[in-house]
Amino acid sequence: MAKHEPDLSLIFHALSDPTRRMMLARLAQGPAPVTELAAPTGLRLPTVLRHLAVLEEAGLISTAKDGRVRSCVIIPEALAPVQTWLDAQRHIWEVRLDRFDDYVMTLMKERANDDP
Amino acid sequence: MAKHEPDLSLIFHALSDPTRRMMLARLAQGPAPVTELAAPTGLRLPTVLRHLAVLEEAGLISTAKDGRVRSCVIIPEALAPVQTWLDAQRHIWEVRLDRFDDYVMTLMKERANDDP
DNA sequence: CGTATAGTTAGCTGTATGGCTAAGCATGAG
DNA sequence: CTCATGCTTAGCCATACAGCTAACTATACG
Repeated sequence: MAKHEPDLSLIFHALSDPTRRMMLARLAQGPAPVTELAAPTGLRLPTVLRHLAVLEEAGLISTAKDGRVRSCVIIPEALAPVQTWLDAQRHIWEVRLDRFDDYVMTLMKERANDDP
Repeated sequence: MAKHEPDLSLIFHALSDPTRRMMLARLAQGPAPVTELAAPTGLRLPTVLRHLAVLEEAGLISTAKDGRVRSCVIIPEALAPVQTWLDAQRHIWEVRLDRFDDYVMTLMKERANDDP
C-alpha cells in the first residue's frame, strides 16, 4: 500500500540496467505478465522477478496478481522526478552560461577601458 | 582522447549515487578542483576520486591536470541521451494512450451497435 | 483428482561498488 | 633544498547485484 516516495537514486539505479530498460520499453506499450516480459531477455524467471522487484521499488511499475498470472503495468508519472532533475541541472547550467556571458561582457568593457 | 560513446547504462549508473549527483550539481555551477568537490561530501580523497572516475567514464565530466591541481568540468551535452530516452519513453506511452482512446472508442461503437 | 502452467522462495556464486588506510609522487612556496 | 599541498596508487573490507538451480505453492484445465 505504501506508495514509495520518488527516490532519484532508486529510479536511476533501476534505469541503469539494460534488461530493466527493455522491460520498461515493453511495458510502455501496455501491461504484460511476468513470463511475457521474461521471454525476450533469455533470463530465468527468478532473475526476471528480481528485476521487476527493483522496478517496482523504484515506483516505476506496479504489479498485481490475477489468478496465477501477475500482470505488470508501467507508472509513467514515476519518470517525472528524473525530468525535474534534468530540468534543474539544465537550469543551473544555463545560469552559469549567463554568468559566463556577463564575465565576457565585463572583460570586454575592461578591455575597452584599458585600451580606449 | 577517446570520446566515450554515450552509454545509457553508464550514465544512469553514474547518476544513481547521491554523492555523484551532488558533485554534478556543484560542477554545473562551474569547474572545481578535486579537493573542493571532496569537501562537502565528508568522504576521503580516494573515494571521491573513484566517484569522479565513474562520472568521467560516463562522459558526464572531463578532468584535466594543471600543475598539481586537477580541475573538473561538467559536460552538459552528456545528459542529452537521457533526455532522448525520456522523450522516447514518453512518446511510446502517449501512443499507448492514443491506442487506449481508440480502444474506448471501439468499445463505445460496439456498445452502440449492440444496443441501438 | 491429477497434471500442466505461472510464479515464488531459498540459497549459492562471482563480480562490482563504496568506503577506508597507508604509502607514494609531483609541484609550488619559501 | 625542503616541505607542505594535492593528488595518486595499492590494497583491504563489507555489502549489494545479477545470474543461476532446485524445490515449493497455487491456480487453471481436462
